[in-house]
Amino acid sequence: MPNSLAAKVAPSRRRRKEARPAELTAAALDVFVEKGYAATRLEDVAAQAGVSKGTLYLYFDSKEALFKAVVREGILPALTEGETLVAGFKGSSEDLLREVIGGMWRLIGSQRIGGIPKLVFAEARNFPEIASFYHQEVIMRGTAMIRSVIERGIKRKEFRKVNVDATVYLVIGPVLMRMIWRHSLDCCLAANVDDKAYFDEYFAIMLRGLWAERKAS
Amino acid sequence: MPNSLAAKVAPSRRRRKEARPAELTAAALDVFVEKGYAATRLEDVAAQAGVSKGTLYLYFDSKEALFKAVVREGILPALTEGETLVAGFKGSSEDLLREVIGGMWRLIGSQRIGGIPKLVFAEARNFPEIASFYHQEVIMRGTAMIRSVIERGIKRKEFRKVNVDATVYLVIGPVLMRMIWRHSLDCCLAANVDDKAYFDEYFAIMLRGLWAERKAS
Amino acid sequence: MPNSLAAKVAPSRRRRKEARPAELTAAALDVFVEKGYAATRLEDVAAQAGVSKGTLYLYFDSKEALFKAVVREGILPALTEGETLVAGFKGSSEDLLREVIGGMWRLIGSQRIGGIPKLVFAEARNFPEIASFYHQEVIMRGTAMIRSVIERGIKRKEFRKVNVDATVYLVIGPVLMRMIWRHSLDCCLAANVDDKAYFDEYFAIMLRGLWAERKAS
Amino acid sequence: MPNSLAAKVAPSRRRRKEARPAELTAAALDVFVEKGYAATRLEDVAAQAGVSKGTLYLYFDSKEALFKAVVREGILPALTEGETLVAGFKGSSEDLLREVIGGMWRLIGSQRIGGIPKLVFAEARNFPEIASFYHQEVIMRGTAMIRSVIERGIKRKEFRKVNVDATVYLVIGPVLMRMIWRHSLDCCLAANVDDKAYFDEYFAIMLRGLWAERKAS
DNA sequence: GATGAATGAGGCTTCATTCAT
DNA sequence: CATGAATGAAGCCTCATTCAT
Repeated sequence: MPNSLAAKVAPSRRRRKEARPAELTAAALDVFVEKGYAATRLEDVAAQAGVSKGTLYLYFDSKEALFKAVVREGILPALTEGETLVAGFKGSSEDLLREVIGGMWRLIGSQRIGGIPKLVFAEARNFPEIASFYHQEVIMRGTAMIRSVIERGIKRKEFRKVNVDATVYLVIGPVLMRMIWRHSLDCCLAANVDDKAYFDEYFAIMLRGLWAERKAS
Repeated sequence: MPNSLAAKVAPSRRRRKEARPAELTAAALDVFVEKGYAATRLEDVAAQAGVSKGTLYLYFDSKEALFKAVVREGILPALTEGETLVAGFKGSSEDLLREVIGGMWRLIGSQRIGGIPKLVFAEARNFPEIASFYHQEVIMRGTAMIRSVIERGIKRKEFRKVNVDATVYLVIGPVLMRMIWRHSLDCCLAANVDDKAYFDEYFAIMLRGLWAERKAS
Repeated sequence: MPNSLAAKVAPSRRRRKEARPAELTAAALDVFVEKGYAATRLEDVAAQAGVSKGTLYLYFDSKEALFKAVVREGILPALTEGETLVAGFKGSSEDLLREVIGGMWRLIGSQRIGGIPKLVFAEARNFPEIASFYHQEVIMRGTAMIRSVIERGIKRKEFRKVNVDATVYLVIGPVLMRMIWRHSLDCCLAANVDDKAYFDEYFAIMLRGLWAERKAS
Repeated sequence: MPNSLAAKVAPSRRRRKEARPAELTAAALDVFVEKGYAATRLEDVAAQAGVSKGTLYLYFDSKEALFKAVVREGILPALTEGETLVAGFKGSSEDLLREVIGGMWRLIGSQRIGGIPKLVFAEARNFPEIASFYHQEVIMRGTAMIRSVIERGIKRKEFRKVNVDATVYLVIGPVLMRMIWRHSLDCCLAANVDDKAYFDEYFAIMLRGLWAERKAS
């Protein structure tokens, strides 16, 4: 078999070996999000990845380990990307919020990994370890990011003196909710929600809700 | 077990017989919410209800039927109660919104049935029939209720001319999110969210977000 | 179905429930002895017992638990029977040894449970817990029985002052070996060893080997 | 790995190539004896031999073929050595017996290949072919050797006119039993049997059991 | 009606074997 | 020759469902 051709239809053994875990978690993500943890059959994951059932066990010790890897690897890169975005921002806090929430949706919510929150919320009680990990590594970091935006806005008198603890959850809530919805009820129904209108109105309401009083004039 | 003793620890036979299905769905709700559909074992449900496994089949044809009954019976009564509340309301739309959302939390969110949304969102793709039913009977009716409140506010010039379709979801989103959170991550973690502060800030933000412009002065 | 008939072809549910564990271990013994632990499929055990695979799990937590039960329950009753036999013996030590070894062969070696030693010796290293149990409960008690016979013979000057520790193993060794052989090589070959001749010669040699010097005249 | 380095830690390529099968069966022997046939994973054998799993298949067609090779190659050389020892013996039959049994223990029983009898007895029913081979090539030759010693003793009036068929098994039984014991229960327990005392007493008993009557005076 | 013993289909997991590199 | 990634058949175990009592 000529290498030049083989390289396209079947990557070299060594390359595949390195790429495999990511291929497998990607396939697993699809199936886990579609079926939920328990209803996911490893056979389906394998089929989705185009490998045999046994191959999964070359890279992951168990179904649980695969699930954890999906959650871990799925969300962290996007989160990091988001954090760097926030760190260097110069403009108004309103624009920053738009950037952060918009980015969260573009980078996570509207992507395949946007299915992870549904998974995590659904399975948290069965996998306390995952719940704990997700809380520490994703929720805490995510809320810290939002918190810094809100506190920035308050400090710069752009935002009201809101209860920051609560507001953080109110700000990300609709984003998470949209992700969850998108991967559950939306899938079964003809009439879906219009994401554009949803987020436009989200910003309209949320910013009015946050603006310092004088701003409203 | 002698009847004389049983009579003391349990309601009379006749009463039990009629109450059985409700006792069973109540027990099932607990377990379904804790474990999710697939990870719930009927043996656990039976144990929780204090009956034998076989007894479940006297009242429900299958695990799926039991699940559907849990979803159906769990949420509808509370919803009806909410609808009557809205219909006869006289005060301001702001107060109505407070009443509706507050009632939704008091009657549903903070109760055991508040676990159902998590269940439904988690299992919607596995049970299209449930998703469809829930969409029709709960989401549609619930959003219609919210919609009527928003449209009432707009008509009375209390609220801005928001995009109603989107706003409906933005209004119930944080409530649903809070229910879901309460039955997943909150269960595994020490530090929970303060519901009082959460809803206080919810109303502060949401109402500022909805108020017609002049109101802000 | 008339009870009188049913009682013969299908014992009442309650009776079976109590008898089941013994039926299952009996079936399991057969298959374990024939195949060894690892090569035994629970499906075969179930088939041998005339039940379904799942039924095994109503009575035993796992294959390992079943195996342990087979070893435990198989050998102890016979051992106890042997001990009582020894305790009340009155005659010569030679006759006692004949009685003990003969009984060991009649009650254990030539029965189905005679397959257990092969099992235990084969699997000891995979099941240290079983090895330990078997050592404590069977080997120790069995050797103690033999030891008491030998010490009785020495005290009564019927036997030489042998090294008791070693002799104990030399006395039971040929019996165990016969059991093991019977359940392994004997099964695959046409020409078997004649048990009668084997034990006649065993006593001839062993007793000459044990007798005090003067006896030989 | 550069050859120059490999040359220092391992024999030259040519040597290894020839020695490979023996290295592999040696490694396999260790693992088979420890785990038993079924519980032995070829991966463990490969690791023990310091090669990859695939390499085993360059030298042996299958796990079963490897097992057979282990049994075949393990015991035959030692047996041949024993036979030549017997053939040329000049002294008394008692001394010959001591030599043969002592040699059997020194050359086989106390060596790694002493684990083979346990293996064979454990797996005989699963591998009739091995049972048959072992019976023919090892048991028959071994018993023939013992038989010739006993018949020599009888012919020379050193031994009683025992039942030779049975006596042969009684003579090798304690040796085999010791081998089996050494590789099973002994491995799991602190207090082992003293081989020296065991064989001293073995000879004491066995020879008294075999001696012609007059000898006992 | 109520029970719980029994069933057996189905999923996770292991591992002997193959084969491209 | 040697490797080790990949395969897939096979076995343990679970649990929804049935049914005799």
